[in-house]
Amino acid sequence: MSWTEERVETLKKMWGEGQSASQIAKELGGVTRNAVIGKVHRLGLSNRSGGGGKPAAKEKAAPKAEAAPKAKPAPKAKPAPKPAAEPAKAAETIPAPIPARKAIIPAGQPLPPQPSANEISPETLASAREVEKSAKKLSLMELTERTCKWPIGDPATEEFWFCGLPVQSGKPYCEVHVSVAFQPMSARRDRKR
DNA sequence: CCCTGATTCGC
DNA sequence: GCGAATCAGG
Repeated sequence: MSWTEERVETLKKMWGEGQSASQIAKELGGVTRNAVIGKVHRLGLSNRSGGGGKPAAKEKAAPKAEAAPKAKPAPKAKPAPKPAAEPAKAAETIPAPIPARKAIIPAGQPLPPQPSANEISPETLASAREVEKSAKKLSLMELTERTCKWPIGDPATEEFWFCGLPVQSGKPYCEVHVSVAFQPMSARRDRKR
């Protein structure tokens, strides 16, 4: 498989939407997530708005066997400091070298950690409402395997759509809605009592 | 162990 | 340019 215009376009689109590399690879077919990531880097769109969760700041110190006694002038340089990018909160202080494409901001990523034995806390509900507010409002036909299928609104009215944000891991919902949907029994009991 | 992206380097 | 292997982390 080669990177045709169409495939690259799909890659850009999905990456811009916050889809993971593996999801994109699966969609495209014939490529691995590594290929996707490699292509993403070569295209120069290594980071996206909202951040896929992992800020790119990794320093490696020759992990492999460096047998060749070659004097390398160390062309590697990544001086750009990368503080956590807050999509909708703090003002941007960095120069933001990405002027062109600016699609949507996937809201569900920069959420506070979710305790495993979480009860249905106000924070969770607040997060859920936040997500609903920035939901992509997909119709039934627009749902895919990687869009959150959390229903919002009343099916009997026009005020009905699906969350549509990227699902996190094979689950039917996005991260926030997963946390709302799957409540540990113990937590619910504790909450109820 | 599942997943995520980042980087390196032989091709 | 490509992407598998690897790294680093959640």
